[in-house]
Amino acid sequence: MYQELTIRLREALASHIRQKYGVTLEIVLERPPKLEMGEAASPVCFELAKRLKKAPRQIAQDIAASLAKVEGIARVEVAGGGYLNAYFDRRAFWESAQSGPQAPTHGGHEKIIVEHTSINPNKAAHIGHVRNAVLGDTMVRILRHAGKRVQIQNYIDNTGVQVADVVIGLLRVEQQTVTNVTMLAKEPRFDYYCWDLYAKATNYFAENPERAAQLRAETLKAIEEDRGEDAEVARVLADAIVTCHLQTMARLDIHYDLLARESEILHLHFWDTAFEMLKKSGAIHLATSGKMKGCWVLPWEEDKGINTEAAESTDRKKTTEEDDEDEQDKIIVRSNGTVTYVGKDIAYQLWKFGLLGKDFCYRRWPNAPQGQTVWATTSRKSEPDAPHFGEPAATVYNVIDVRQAYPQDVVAEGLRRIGHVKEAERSIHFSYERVTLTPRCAAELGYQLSAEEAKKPYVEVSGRKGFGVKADDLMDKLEAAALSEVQQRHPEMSETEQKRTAHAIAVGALRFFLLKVTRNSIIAFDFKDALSFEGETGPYCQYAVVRIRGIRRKGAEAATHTAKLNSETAGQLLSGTDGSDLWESVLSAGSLDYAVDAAIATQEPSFVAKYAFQLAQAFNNFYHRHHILSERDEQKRAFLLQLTELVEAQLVRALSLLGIEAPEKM
RNA sequence: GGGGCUGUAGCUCAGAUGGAUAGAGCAGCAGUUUCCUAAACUGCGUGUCGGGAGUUCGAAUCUCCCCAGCCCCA
Repeated sequence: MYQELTIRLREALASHIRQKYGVTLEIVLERPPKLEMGEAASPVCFELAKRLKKAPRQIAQDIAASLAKVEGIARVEVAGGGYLNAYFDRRAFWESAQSGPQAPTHGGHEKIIVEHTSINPNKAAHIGHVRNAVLGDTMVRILRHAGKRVQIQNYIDNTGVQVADVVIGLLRVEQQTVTNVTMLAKEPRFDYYCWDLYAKATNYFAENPERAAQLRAETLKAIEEDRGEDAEVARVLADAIVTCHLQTMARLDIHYDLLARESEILHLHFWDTAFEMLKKSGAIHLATSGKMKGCWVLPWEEDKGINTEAAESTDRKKTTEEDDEDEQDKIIVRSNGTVTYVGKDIAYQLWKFGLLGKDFCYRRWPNAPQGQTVWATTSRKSEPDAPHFGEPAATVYNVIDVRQAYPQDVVAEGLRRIGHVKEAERSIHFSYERVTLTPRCAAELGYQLSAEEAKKPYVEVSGRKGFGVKADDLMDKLEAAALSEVQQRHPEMSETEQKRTAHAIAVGALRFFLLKVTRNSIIAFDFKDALSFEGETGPYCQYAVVRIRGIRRKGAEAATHTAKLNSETAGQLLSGTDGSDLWESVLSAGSLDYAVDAAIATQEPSFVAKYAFQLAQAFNNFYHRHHILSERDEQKRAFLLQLTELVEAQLVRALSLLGIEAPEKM
């Protein structure tokens, strides 16, 4: 609702200013700090003052006096040094809120790919992986809400070093047979077993560095070429772990359309095709001297500006001059002929945009979580009813942590140099900071802190060392904590119901915890904060919904409120200073679209989390000020009830965008 | 050496596109329950917005320099 009004106001102001002063400018609207200052404000007169050489306040007065009425806006006033403050027509806003949300208009039919999760399939998922998945999944929900067509991909690096390390751990360190591994992989917590084994293998490598290097190279080669025991174990391992990850993420209501696997990128020779494109376009060249001699490199300038043409010309000059010691070029193919993962990423990214001229084959993933269909790439024949995953995307979001910023830039640069400038620009590195642990939390996990580490605000997690908070452990803890609360409050509930409620609370707590901060804020994880159900948390928001549902249940039982609200009364109740606390809730409920637009514009899902909290807070305020069911005035009671229903609908909607479900009771 | 991120209340963080008196949560203290669930609500804050200079009507936000911490590249 909110956005419709601001769009209208923006257009009205823009055209008015164009006519009156012959100036075309974009109208900036902001939300005033206080409700008394209206619902939307523009500082545009300050900008105009510069151009017209007149006092901003005078201009504001002229505009306010001459601006034609804008539908839905009661009045525009001048404030401060020259602000234009718009006051909404509260009754009209209320009425349009009653008609529910309209279908998104700005959707478009372009396909968007969001790649997220992408955990190496060699160990259990940890809290850092969960942040990735939750961010990606939430962005998907927000984009879909805005009418976009989104496809979710999870990249599976099933032929990489990390998998190779655990293969070595299984076959060489633990001396397992292929048959044994196949059995082990069917055990329930195989990902936990591998978590420990990965750490064990890492230790083994540290003790035997030469042997390790050799083993790694051999194993990796065998896996890539898909031959022998190593390859078979790698396949069993990766497939089983992927299945574990799917289950872990399903607990958080996170799902995927397609598992894109590196093995197919190799076997279907995606890289070879990409390599040819890169060579043909001159994007990469063979270094003939210097320390990169024999490597295929992509020329790179760190300080390259926005002007790509200028950057390109200097780069060309550089390639002819030959490499000096400070050469920053990025190696794509090593001198031994192996391709770096950035190279493979370029091929994958080209495919996402439909630029590779090749496609995968697709089959159903055999062990998808219950009731779901997940597709995976294959090099054999596609199943006949496979969706058309190869359809080119218009925009690609890659949810990858911030440490990959440079490689992600290289991928985009690769596309740009092949000539796909538009696609390079639409390759979005949706980056986020790491999840670390507070020293206290690390200590709780039995980790011996060095004196240096204890002083720092946080400690780095490490999958390699087997150090971190596993996703399933955390969910177990959250569910247990929530369950004990639910049991206390609702002994009358069935056990299944209690568990289902506890689960919803656990998901709410965890997802909100990860979403309330901005992406580039490092999260120092602590059980105390994550297990909190009070204050700015998911459960706080869920609780507001539960309260509303309680009122509705009770109201339905009493079955007394039948008075039909007339909109005259609604307008009166919302008017003036007395109506302002009610208006605050109405306005907040009607502002979901504002939060969604901001989240998309800034690629920052935390806007929606902040919104949900703010709406829940507005409702709790309202709840304490007005006793709804005992309200004597029938019209007012009808209004209050309708308002709670509006808040419920919007809050439930906002929470669903965050992947959080509101239970009936809690 | 080069590139990037961060620095806001005791703690954890919001402050998108420069704007009005810089805000939340937590922790702490004091209150609120015959009444729709107290996972809630009310009250209590002297903040060098890391420091300095600049840009302008106006800077936590933009530019430059410096300080501190972290990350990335070879």
